[in-house]
Order: sequence, then C-alpha cells, then structure tokens
Amino acid sequence: MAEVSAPVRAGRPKSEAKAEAILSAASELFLSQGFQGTSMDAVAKRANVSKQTVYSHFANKEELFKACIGAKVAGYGFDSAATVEDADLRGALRTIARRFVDLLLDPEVVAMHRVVMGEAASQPRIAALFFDSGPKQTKAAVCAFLEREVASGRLRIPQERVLYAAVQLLNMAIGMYQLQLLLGLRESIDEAELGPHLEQVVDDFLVLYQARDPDTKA
Amino acid sequence: MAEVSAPVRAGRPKSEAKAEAILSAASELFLSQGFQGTSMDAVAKRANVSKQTVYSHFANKEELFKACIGAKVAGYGFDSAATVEDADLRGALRTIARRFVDLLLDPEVVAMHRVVMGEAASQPRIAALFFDSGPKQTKAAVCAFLEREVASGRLRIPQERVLYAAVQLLNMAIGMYQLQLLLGLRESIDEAELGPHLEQVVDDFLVLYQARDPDTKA
DNA sequence: GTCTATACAGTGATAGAC
DNA sequence: GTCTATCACTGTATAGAC
Repeated sequence: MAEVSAPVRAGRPKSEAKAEAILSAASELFLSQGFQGTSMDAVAKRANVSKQTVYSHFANKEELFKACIGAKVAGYGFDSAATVEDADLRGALRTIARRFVDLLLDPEVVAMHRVVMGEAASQPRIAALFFDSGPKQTKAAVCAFLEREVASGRLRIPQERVLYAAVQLLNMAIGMYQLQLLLGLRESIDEAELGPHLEQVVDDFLVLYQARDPDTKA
Repeated sequence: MAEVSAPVRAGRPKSEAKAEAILSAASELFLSQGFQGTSMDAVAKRANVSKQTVYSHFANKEELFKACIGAKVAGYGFDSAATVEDADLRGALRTIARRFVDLLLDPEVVAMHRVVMGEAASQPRIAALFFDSGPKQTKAAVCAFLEREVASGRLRIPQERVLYAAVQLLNMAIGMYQLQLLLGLRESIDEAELGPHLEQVVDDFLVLYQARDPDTKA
C-alpha cells in the first residue's frame, strides 16, 4: 500500500483552463484562416500548450473544429425577437431588423459564415449544426413574433405565408450588406447608410402586411 | 520492333489543348474540394499531364485558381435582364426572378460561392473579381430594366430607390434557398415549391412599385 | 514542351520522459 | 497531465533528361 503523495484525485479540473485556452485559440485561427488553413501546431502555439495537450483534449482536428463552431454558434442567440417590446408595431419591426443586421454584420459572425460555408462540402454535419442553431432559430423567432402580431390584429398575414413574410423581412433588411462583408469588399457598414435603409424596409413590410382599418377603403 | 510510329507528328498544338485540360480539371477540383483542399498533384493527375506542365502554364497555385474562377464567372452572365421581353410587366419580372434563382441555385454556382467566400479572407482580389463579374453585373442589369419600366410609366420608383428595389426583388426571390444549398441541407429546390414562391414575390413587388392608374384612387 | 525524379518545408498524429 | 522529439506522409515548387 504505497500511500503515495498528493495526486490521488488529480483529475479533471486542471485541464479545464487549458481546454478553454485551446478552444479560444482554435476559434480565432479557424475563423480567420479557415479549417484547412489552420494547423494544430499553430493552435498549440497560440494556446501556449504543447500539441500533445491539444490532442489529449480533442480527439482530432475535426472534433476541435466542431467544438469551436458549436460553442460560438451557441453564444449568438436571436431569441431577441421574442422579447421585443410590442407597444409600437413599427418600433418592434425596426428593432428586429436592427438586431438581425447587427448580428449578421458582426465581423465574427461574418467570419463564421465564411468558414462554415467554405467547409460545408467536407463537413456537412457542422453546416447542419450551424443552420439549426443559427438561421433556423432566427427564422422561428421572427415567425413567432409575426404570429403574435397577426393574432392581435395589427398584422394581416395568411397563415401559410407567415414563414415567407419572416424571411422576406430579414432578407430585405440584410440587403447586399452581408455579401459585401463576406467578400471582403467593405470593412463595415456605416450607420448613416444602414439607418435609412432599415426604415425603408419596415415601411415596405408594413405596406405589404399591416392590417388595414376595416372601415377604410383600401 | 513493333513500331507504331503514329505520333511522329506528336502534336505541337503547343499548350493550348493541355492548358484547357488543366483549367478544366482544376476548376472541377477547386469547386468541389476548395482551394486548400486541392493539390497540384491532383490537378496534374486529373488533367493527364505532369505536374511540371501545370507549372509551365500557370506560375503557381494562386494563379491557377484565379484563372479558374475568372473563366467560370465570365461564363455566367446575367445580361438576360436587359433582353427580357417587355410586353407583359408581370411576365418580365417573373422571367428576371426566375433566371436569377436558376442561376444562383445552379450546383456549380453554389460551389463557386462556397469556394470564393471561404477563400475571401486570403484571396481578396479573387473575391472582388467575383463580385464585379457576378453580383454587381446582375444588380446593374436589373436596375437598367427597372429604370426602363419607370421611364415607360409602368413602375413608380423614386430615382434614388431603384437600386434598393432591384436588390429587394432579387433578395425576395432567392429567399433562404441558396443558403440551404450552400450549407448542403438540400440538394436542389423543387419546382413545385419555387414556382408559387416566385409568383408571390412578383405580386409583392408590384404592390410596392406598380404605377397606379392616375384616374384610380389609391 | 513535356516528362520523371526530387528537394525541402510543413502536416496531422503518436511515443516516451518527467 | 504535460512536454519534447519524432513518425509517416503530403504539400508546393524545381532540376535535368528527352
């Protein structure tokens, strides 16, 4: 019975800090250099650990990539649409559109779109995970908001067209801005350009779907 | 000595035939495997030439990539909008929307979007070339069409909002379909789904911009 | 001009010392 | 659990024969 020294229960908690450092370093590299453009050596170096330590926490490069994307995408929720203030319909739509473009024009989100799309052919499960945790949730949140507004009589959208209208609102809001950022043609979008654009989008959306007063001829 | 002697005149159509073979092989590989996922060895093998022959025609991998994307993007013109039949406004809009989604949902075009976006961070000049020869031209063509219709009085769009309206039409038309293809969530979009969708898009666009008959109260 | 053969750095992943 | 050292392999690019 060699009652040895300390590390009888030296188990997991040590690694947690390093695991986080590895995840953080890998995320930065994957998002800026892409999956194939990032080497495990570079990840280890940036996280200030050895390469073997990386492999002790993540089975291989794909698992590490999956963990990075999963963590990032989980942090970018768009449940905002559900908690928006309903007092003013136009203001609520403006808020939804604003939050959506702010999210999609965020440099990190742009980088994630680039990486996930670029690797979608070879990593279809990552792409599916991204969609389910990202665009799908956003769409669902906006649909829920629209349905509430339809129920309360402030919007008039046929039941089968709510999803179409939600996508329409978001697509009109994003315009060509995200494409320009994705392609690196612009660094960011000026507020002076974005503000009036979103105002116009909300106007158009209301023209299409605002419930008309029944006693007013339309 | 069974000599066949056929290829005494072993063709010297110089490089042109081989250059084409190399370009074709490289394009297929780049579009399906990405830039970093494609090796010069694989290009040479698929083109049935030696690796050195590839390097004699293209200085390096980046130049080869640029040539591939440039050739592909040049072949996908969207001048169609300029030559559309104007007889019926609704039909013309439908045609434009149809050609746009047919273009963007084409598997090869989807693959090109994936590759160009994925490599946009490291190859900004490629991304710019892609934008100028692709989306920018498309947008310009639709703008030209809209301006003609405004001039002829069938559409009513403020001068400064023509570009906005063009993007709006195209964005509404594409919906979430291209994103789903980019992420590999669907293989293609069924016509039964696409047809009614485009019909609705044209309807909405006309609600927003069709010139009202002056003697009809709106 | 095209081929075979190769230089040389870098890759993902593993083995063994502490 | 973490590190150093190394594995087997592939990448781009080049040199020399025909």
